[in-house]
Amino acid sequence: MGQGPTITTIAQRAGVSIASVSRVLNGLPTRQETERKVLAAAEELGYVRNAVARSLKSRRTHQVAFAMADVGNPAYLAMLREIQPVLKAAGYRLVLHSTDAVVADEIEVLHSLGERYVDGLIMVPLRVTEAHLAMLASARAPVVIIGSVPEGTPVDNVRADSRTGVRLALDHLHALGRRRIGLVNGPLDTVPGAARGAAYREALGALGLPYDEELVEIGDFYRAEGGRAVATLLDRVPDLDALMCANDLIALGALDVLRAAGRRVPRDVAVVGMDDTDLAAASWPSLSSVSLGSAERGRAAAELLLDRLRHGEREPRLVTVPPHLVVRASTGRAGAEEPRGDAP
Amino acid sequence: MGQGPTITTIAQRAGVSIASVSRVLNGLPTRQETERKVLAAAEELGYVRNAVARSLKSRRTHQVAFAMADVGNPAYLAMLREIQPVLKAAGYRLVLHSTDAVVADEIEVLHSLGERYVDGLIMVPLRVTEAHLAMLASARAPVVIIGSVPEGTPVDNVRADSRTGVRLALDHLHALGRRRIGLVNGPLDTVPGAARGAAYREALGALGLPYDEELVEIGDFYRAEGGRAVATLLDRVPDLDALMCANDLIALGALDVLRAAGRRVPRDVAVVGMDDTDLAAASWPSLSSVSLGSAERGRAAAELLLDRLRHGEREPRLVTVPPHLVVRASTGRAGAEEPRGDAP
DNA sequence: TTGTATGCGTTATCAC
DNA sequence: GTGATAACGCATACAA
Repeated sequence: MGQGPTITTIAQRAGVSIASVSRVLNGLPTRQETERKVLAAAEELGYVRNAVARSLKSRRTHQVAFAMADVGNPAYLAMLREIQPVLKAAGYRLVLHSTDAVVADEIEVLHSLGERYVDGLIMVPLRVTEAHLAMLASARAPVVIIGSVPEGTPVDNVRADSRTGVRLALDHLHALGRRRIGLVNGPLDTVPGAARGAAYREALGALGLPYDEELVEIGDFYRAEGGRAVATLLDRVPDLDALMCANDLIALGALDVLRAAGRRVPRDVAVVGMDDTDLAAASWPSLSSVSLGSAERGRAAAELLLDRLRHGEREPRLVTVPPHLVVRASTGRAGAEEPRGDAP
Repeated sequence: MGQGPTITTIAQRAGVSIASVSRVLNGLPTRQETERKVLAAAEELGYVRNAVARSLKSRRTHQVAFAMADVGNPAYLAMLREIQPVLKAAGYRLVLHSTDAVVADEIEVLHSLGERYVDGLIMVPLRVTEAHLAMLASARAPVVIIGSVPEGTPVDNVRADSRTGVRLALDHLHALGRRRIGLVNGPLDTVPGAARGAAYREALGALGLPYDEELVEIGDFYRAEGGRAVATLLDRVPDLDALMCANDLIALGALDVLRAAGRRVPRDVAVVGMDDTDLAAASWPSLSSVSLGSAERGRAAAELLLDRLRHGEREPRLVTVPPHLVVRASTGRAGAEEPRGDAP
């Protein structure tokens, strides 16, 4: 774990100048003999290029940051799984930032772009505040936002279409004959929370169903709190016959609570989740879920960023990924699920 | 997205030397007046310290790498979730490497330590080859290995105790009266595969049960292939009454296949997974699983690395995290699980 | 083709 | 306390 050889070390060993060493190492034209000596010396010394010095000179770090609220959330994880190989293939390392949904942390990540330790950033902000927009306007490196930013913001933008997504779910529930469809949402001041809340209201309207405040309950985006929200909702609206949950974790919480309350799924209450994570397929009953294309969004974001890094300035782009509904047992397609356990 | 101000820019603006700027920025003693001018100029210009130049000078990047086979694997994810905040709190960024279980990629990661873009590395190798050991012996930065390395390898080492873990599971199954206990394992040339295979054999011996080759089937560590392995095993050993699976994904595959085969879980076949991931709690029947302490191992690894980064050279340390068994419905504690769905 | 010298942005060591 | 100036390791314009 010593100091490690530099091009100076090699130059001495090979009896040439550091310039020649650098040239050989970069494949620039050199005499055979020089090349041989340099490569031999480099090999003997176990030379490895210093990425930091190289970055300082070249002004490129070959690193890209990915910032999201929480690595534990399967939706972000799905993005990460797509982003990582795309960047790796292009020769970029991935720096991971977990902001714990703290706005100040997100701002700090944007600010830190000024430190130039990455060439670009992919961010999934939970909220987009004025502070975000101000930082984005003066960002010191290319940024791709997964989420929605106002038109004119100078960043590439990848959006889900949760409006259509919620619509798909509600159409499905309506077609199954459900009329008292509750919404279990996350905080309304988050991007997904606001979008899903508005979409729910709109989709009800399109179906000719009344919007009833009582049917909406707000918690956060996690299983335990989601379950609590469902419990509250069940107390208030006993004749509920379906639940639209703002993500799969909330939906799992809903299954917990419905079971505890003796409500059968889907016979008494049909449940739809959102994000179509791995958990949806593993749960019982398996969970119908609206896929918002997390993986596709991740890939699109990575590709937009790489394009920007390769081609420099250009007009900001907007990519919208279409959603689709994955129907499983929790909305009760007959025969969709066989019994798997033999618990009483 | 322009060039961005440097200390030189600030020095000009404030009418002082770059040395003074640097001093102020680093909190070294300066005259009030100088400090004021410098800070004012820095503020106006929106100065942010260049991390690359700083790293070149200081020989510290404040970055740490975490390398594992696959971000999608919940066990690695559990480690990541613990490692990330520990590093963040200590002022380190996290660089993520996904090696797809390719040995050459792991070696490459070790090699790349020579580039000095990180101060240290936490790695979860799937196999530990001679090449690994050679690279570890000459690693250019502190390394913590999660897994097992031979004594004398100059790295900190965090181990799970899968031997005890498998023993816990088999004791449990034995206590439930199961005697034909199959093993569904991953490749034997991987660290976990080899360890779990040996532990299974040993635990059977301790219970006075014969080791029967027919009861062992090898696949990989994923759900689909795990299911296929189980199918093969069921064909070969129809009177099987329990399955020890080398991880939760395999166990989920087992549940799939058992259901399709009309075997009830746990009545006909009890199933135990390993790693105790989120999926275990979400599945149906919920999955009994041996926790090997992924989260604890992640945290221990991060803390070992930080300690090493802070205190420099010292004797390599070994930390072993004890396992525990989480009993759920798939091993049929009566009443452990209520019916949650109403599928036929 | 090769070597010398300069700069990338900081920090740190000197004299003053 | 402050200002020149020298590294850190590499790439490159320019001179030889």
